[in-house]
Amino acid sequence: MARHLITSAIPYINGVKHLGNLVGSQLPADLYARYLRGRGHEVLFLCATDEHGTPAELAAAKAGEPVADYCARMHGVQADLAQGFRLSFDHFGRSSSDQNRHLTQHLAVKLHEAGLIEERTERQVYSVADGRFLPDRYIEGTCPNCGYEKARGDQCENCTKQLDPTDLINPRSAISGSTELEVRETKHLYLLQSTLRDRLAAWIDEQADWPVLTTSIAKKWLFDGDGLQDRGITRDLDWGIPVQFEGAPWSGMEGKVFYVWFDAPIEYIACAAEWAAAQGKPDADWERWWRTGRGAADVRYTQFMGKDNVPFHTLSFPATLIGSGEDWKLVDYIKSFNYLNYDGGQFSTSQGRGVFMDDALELLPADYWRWWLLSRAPENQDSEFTWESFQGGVNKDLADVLGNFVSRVTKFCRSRFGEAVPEGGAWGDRERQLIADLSAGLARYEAAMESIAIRRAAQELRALWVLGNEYLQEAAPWAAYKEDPDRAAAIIRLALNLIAVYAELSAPFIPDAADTLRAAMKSKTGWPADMHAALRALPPGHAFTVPEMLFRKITDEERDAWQARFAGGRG
RNA sequence: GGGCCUGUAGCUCAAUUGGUUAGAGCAGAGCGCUCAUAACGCUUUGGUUGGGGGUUCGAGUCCCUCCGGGCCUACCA
Repeated sequence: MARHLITSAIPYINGVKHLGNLVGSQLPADLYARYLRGRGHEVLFLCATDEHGTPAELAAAKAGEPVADYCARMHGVQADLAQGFRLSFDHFGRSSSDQNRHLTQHLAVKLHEAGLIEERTERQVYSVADGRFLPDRYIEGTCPNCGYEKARGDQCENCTKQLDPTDLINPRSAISGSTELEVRETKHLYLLQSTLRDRLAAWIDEQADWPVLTTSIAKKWLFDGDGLQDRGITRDLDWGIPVQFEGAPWSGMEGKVFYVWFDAPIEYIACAAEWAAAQGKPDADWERWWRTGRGAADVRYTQFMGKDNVPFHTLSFPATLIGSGEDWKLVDYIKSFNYLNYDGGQFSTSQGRGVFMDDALELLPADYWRWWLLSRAPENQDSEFTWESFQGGVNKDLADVLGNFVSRVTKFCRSRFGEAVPEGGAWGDRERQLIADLSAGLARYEAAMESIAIRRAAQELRALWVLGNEYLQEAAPWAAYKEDPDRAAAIIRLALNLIAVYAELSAPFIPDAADTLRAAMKSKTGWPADMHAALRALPPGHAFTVPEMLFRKITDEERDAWQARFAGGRG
């Protein structure tokens, strides 16, 4: 038994996330957490909402709410959806928590003490009408390169040229449209990441087993051009963690907050503290997950995220932890994902294109989505959601292969022997062969899960389901029953037990269906470490019930209607 | 512009890191079964591995080049 700390990239607060966001971090993290728990490991699985930054302020303003209220409300919305998808977080925290404020300020002080913080004065665009400094991308204007009129201050989306806000012709605020812009001086704290470059590079080099996607992005940032750049870790915003606080080793930072990418990863730690507080546990209980000197030395820490998050998790956050000089646990494995596209294009929050988490649950239960998304997780390249593929995957894998297996076995038993595991008969060669095949398949499934090869794991799980159908076809209990009811009883006894085994094995992917099966079979057998024993767990006479249809099929009419509904123009 | 990834059967993806005849699932075709959600099982069609060149006893895999797709490029998060 090992100890596993698992974090999912924390979703940003400004709205309901789409299926691409879900499959890129929270869902695979949940799969892994559930698997490890199923294997008896001690797991702490954390996620939170990322609540600071300009977009949160703007979204709140648009909603006509104070930003704190908006965030609290949206946290509730996201927490409900997480629950709806059966994301089994031990705690779903908030980056705006007291714990994160304390910890973020603490780490900033430690970095300062280590000589890794520098104050720099820079010039930023200030919008008088908006009463705020504007991030580059919130300034719009005409591109000096191609004449595109809605170029952003950081880059022109039309000609892809990188820009400086002052390059724009007729610049205006993207928030209010105001052209009353001035360049003002402002002071910010910089994290001197560049001085940690060699240590970070050495640390990345140790990670031989990380996905190429992860290490290649890290190395690009480490070595490209002038190498790793220092990073501004404060911003001129109202909403966030105050930079000026009691005991702060700098001055004149009133009205500024830490940059959200500085405080968001720290929330991984703070979330553990929130978890402990919520459970009424002492600090030592969360510190044993995060402080190597206080028990975390034997923890294996795995992070899940989309590829856009990789630089912050491979470089910025480790720089914060290493630079602090304290004994913080560093990540052991980063599982990063490509993007899920939607039906020939990208998911688009602004255009309402694609399926969002709330939409999805309105259409079908979580398991349907979990299975399709995980079995096609964009591990090696961007992948695509199409309604046809979704319908095909759900109907074939869940309804036909697994659901129908459960149905045919339980209904056959009910009609011939009643709703209890039948007695009589014995296993023969075919049963021994099945057990050998199941054991071999289980080993492959476990290996895939251990290495977080999600598509492969789904494939292997499905293959285990198929073995049940193959066996039933060959053993043909309906034929055996006519001449040798005991033989049929032995077959069905095994098949009923196999359903209980499937419940355990499938639980990480489809937890609700697994619970339905456990309830129907009245089983709580746990992970089938020994297949031979597991298939005898439900003894003759053990009562069960025939479950309701485990998975229904998606009709062509539904598929077409949904495809039309989510093509764009949400709401 | 620079960097990275990628192109394999109609579709979605594999291929133990250079090693027999490139494999699965879906879709298609045929057969079987009748317990079951018209489900299941068996068999089967289908590939000049994007094009071209090279290295090698041997290339889907390595190199060059061309063509196509995608991502990142540090002030959105």
